Amino acid sequence: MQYWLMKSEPDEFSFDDLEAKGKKGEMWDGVRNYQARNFMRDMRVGDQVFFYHSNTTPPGIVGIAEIAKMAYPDPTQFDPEDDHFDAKSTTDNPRWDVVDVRFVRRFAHKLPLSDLKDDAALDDMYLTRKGNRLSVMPVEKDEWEHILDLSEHADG
DNA sequence: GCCAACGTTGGC
DNA sequence: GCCAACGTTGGC
Repeated sequence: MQYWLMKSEPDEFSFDDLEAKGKKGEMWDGVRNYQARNFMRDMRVGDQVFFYHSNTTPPGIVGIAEIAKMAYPDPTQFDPEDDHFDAKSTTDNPRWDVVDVRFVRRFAHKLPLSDLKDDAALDDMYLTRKGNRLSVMPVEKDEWEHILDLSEHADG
């Protein structure tokens, strides 16, 4: 099993929205970055995911989700009406994939990005590296466990 | 609202 | 294949 972190702007799709979707979860559409897509193709059902809220005050991890369905073609890339339409993608050779993600549990408190940045044990995380803009990224097992530990002590 | 960082596009 | 221009992300 692997660990991941996925970012969402709560104005677009929040952790509350995911919880409301229940066991079936929700399709994680709209990823248009090759590196993020490649990570999604490595995801397996049951992999654990930190759910991160970006463009909020403060940004941070709000809880845990899990992969409910492996990668498959993103239907929004074929829809000319959709913001994520990609004219260069074909059904024969789709460029973009989605996975399904479902709610697992909420942290008692949001764990803010500043706490993660301040922690030397997390210096090598994708998330805390300067200039990182990936919306989907892997998390190492030791980082995962360290963050879980932090989440029990955060007061954000 | 600003801007640094980064990915993509397209002219050459 | 280089690289300038442009668009986007996302913290602050």
